[in-house]
Amino acid sequence: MDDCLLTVNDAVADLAQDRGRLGRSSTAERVADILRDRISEGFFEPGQRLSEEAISEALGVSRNTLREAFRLLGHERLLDHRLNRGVFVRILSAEDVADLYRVRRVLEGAAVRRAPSQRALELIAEAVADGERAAAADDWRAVGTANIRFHQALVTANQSPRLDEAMRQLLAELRLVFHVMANPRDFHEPFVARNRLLLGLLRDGRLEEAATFLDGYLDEAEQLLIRAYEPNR
Amino acid sequence: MDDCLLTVNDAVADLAQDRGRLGRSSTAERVADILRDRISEGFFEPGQRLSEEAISEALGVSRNTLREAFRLLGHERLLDHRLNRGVFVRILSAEDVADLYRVRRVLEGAAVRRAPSQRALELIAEAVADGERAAAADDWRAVGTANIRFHQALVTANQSPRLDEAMRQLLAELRLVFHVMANPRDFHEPFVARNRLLLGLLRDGRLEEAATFLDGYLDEAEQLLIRAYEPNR
DNA sequence: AACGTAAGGATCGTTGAACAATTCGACAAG
DNA sequence: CTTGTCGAATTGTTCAACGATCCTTACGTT
Repeated sequence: MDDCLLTVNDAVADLAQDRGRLGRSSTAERVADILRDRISEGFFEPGQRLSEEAISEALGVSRNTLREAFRLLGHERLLDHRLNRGVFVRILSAEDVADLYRVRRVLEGAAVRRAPSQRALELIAEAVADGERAAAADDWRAVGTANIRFHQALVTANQSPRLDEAMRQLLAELRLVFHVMANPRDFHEPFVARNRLLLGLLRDGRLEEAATFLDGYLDEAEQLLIRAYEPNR
Repeated sequence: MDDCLLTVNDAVADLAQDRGRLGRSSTAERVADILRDRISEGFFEPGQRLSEEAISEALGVSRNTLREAFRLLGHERLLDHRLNRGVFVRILSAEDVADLYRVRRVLEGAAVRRAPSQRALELIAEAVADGERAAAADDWRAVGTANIRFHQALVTANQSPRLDEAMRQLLAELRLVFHVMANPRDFHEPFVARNRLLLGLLRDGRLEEAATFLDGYLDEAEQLLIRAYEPNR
């Protein structure tokens, strides 16, 4: 009887993980989810104005609800809210991109310098493998998302929910500018092998080497991005 | 005539700096400012429910506008928004506090490992001096705010607007729990001298020493806070 | 005593309409 | 070419209303 209770308790404890999904469904948040997806897939282009009337009608929600969704995305820096002028899909300046990479160096650098947990290593390894598979299949869009998962997984080594969340937001913001890459292959290909290499360094516990390697990695990614981006401002 | 035009253009260019102040005043944001202040000064206590009806009436704004303000503060993690139940002043768990200090170690640690700019050193030195003055005057509340300014200034060494903003939010969140300290002196006093010490290490360029010193510093602050906090959960 | 159900009240979620405030472009006057 | 002025379009904000959800209380069942 005792062990029976124990397993029940264990099952109940597992359930607690799903608690997050419970409350999470107001109309405004669902609208925000939709818009976030549309923005990160490039359906809405940076600089484009999002009309309250048009979108509220298209989605079948009231203007007030839509405005709540706009607020949410504004706080995620995906939308630019200009008073009395409306909301616009954010346009990142070159300075913004530089700042995003500064933050990445801090977040990912700190993660790499920590001994990553077994669980973190698994997540990282998965992302590496996915990227390699996608590259072999010439699916460079998939390589991009695998790459994002790779860096997100890196940050989980910090064991901090808040840093995970910050990284999620940061990557969403970066997606705003990924679309300027005319040829995604040129941007993603160089990093497939490096991800594998970095994973190796982490597994071997060569953390300082991993950190310097990562710095160079991020420097180059930033350069590539800025070069492709700067011209059309 | 040419140089006349030049100076006019220069003056106009300077004006562009103030552009930020223009759009920054919707009613919802001003309401959010008020509530944020009230929360961080402890007027609203953690766990307290903020009634839409009562507050919208008290502030003379509509429920819709107030809800927009609530969303803003929810995103800053100062309010807890539970669907169909209302918004509550956030209650930080001990795990939250631990996470906040994890983030601080990353943000402040990265800042310290960088050679801080002259400007950053000045800001840090000012905060140190303010803290010492306030301590001499037995004004422990002022010591607390000076201490916050000290750590905020530390992070500016990262030269990243986004990290500055993240630190601002983090400290606002931490203020939610500072109020549990019955005796602010016990909490702030030990750190006045350490701030001075850390400043010295930074000035001398002994960055690695500064980093390890800071880690110990944050460990102890976290311990003090958790010990005072854990009992009354 | 523990649990399921039901009813009522309070509060939130969302809507639709309305009006004021603001922006923006066009066009005329200097 | 610059400077007013006007009007259309859009946003900012308010208000009232109704359905949905949650909490409490009470009641009855097992």
